[in-house]
Amino acid sequence: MHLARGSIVAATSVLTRPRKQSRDATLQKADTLLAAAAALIAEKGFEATAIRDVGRRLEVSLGGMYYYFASKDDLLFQIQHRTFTALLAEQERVAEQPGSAEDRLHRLLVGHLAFFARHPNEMKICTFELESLKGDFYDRVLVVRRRYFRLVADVIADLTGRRERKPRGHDRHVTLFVFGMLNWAFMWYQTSKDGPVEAVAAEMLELIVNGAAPRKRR
Amino acid sequence: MHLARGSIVAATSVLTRPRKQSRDATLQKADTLLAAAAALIAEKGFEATAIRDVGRRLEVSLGGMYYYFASKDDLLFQIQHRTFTALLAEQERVAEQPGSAEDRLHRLLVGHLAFFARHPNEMKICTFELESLKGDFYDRVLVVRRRYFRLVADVIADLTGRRERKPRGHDRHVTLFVFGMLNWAFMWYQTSKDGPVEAVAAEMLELIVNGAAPRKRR
DNA sequence: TTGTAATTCGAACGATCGTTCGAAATCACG
DNA sequence: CGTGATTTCGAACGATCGTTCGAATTACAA
Repeated sequence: MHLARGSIVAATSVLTRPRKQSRDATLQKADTLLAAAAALIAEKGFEATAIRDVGRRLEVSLGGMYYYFASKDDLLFQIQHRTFTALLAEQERVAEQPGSAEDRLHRLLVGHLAFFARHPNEMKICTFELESLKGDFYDRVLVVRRRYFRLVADVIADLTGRRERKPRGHDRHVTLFVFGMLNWAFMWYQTSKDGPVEAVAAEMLELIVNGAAPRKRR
Repeated sequence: MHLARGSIVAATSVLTRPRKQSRDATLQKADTLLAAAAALIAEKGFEATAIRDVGRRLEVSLGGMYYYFASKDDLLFQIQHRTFTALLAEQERVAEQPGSAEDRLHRLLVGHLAFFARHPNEMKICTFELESLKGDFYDRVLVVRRRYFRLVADVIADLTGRRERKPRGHDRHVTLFVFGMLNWAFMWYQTSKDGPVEAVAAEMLELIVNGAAPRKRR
């Protein structure tokens, strides 16, 4: 039911179809299919991934896939919208806890990297395949992304102390720099090589707050 | 001639075929086709772009395209390899000029963003479609990318003063953070909104060197 | 102008893809 | 058990794509 905010196109899927009693196993299977699709799309790209192959990996026929998803575009939308909504919800809870601007930014960095470490396929898709979304799908994902941007931008505004009403100049750029660092992580981050996300987040926070140059005096 | 280091597959193209006398107009036309292809691929993605459409934009028949390029993969390789080689050459010249670590990093940031502003389509493709390259194509582009990474990493090692032989720990992460900021720029940078690249580079340098928090004392 | 190499074209092939559809199978429940 | 809704399947359609190939056309040197 809380999954019901799915596709808006005319075609139906098990996620959008009204039902007297949505069986739990069905929604669970939809989740499994979405995860398998995310793994394939993250590996080969959205356009290069065939719905046939997603089904094959879980032994679901091609026709069966269309019982769970209205279209291939709907599949991509579900992945991105669910992922970013979940990330936003987690981070909103993290941000509202008390602490200095530096503390809250630190927790947000850890939260983002930890979420990425838990859902690497989905997060990679959110970064690489945003522009593969069309029309309303694109718009609806953008709404969530913008709320997440504001969340981080507000904390960074506290940190710099400039306190622009809506970050348009300097603070906006710093926020975009931070998102650049975060989103580029999936190009290189490996737990075995780079340590736990907490360590990476600490390094990132140090750079954002104090920079990388050695202290001049004292 | 200097373009001759193209495809390595068995199939031939005008860029790789040996010729007694490569006519200048032909190589120039190949450049035009590559630029048109880059515009389309940057807009719709590599898999979603049809060679037919690239030709259509410049009124070249489908068969004609295969006179200039050995395959669709070769087309993508040419774009990425030429672009990154050109960027590396420019930045090597920038880096070897004298100055403090901060000065040289500043010039590298300006150089990168300026190159990006001059070739947004090609740079976007280098970021988004790296993993669309297959086999040898992927490897050969990676060689150039690694040289560029080292170039920036060395300057950053000077900046932090840690002087690790090969950046594996802290300096490596700082370098990856910097590349994240740079490569994320095409998601938001617009001259009209964000000012000239020199201004953005200055903000980026300030963050990298001193951080974003207000100076505690003095 | 003649001959040779370079360039362009158009048609065709095989493969793959997204989507549809109706029948079959399965499940929940009286 | 029986009945209706839910789920699964397999085949098929139309469209698009990368690639090949040989003929036709153009450009350049002798």
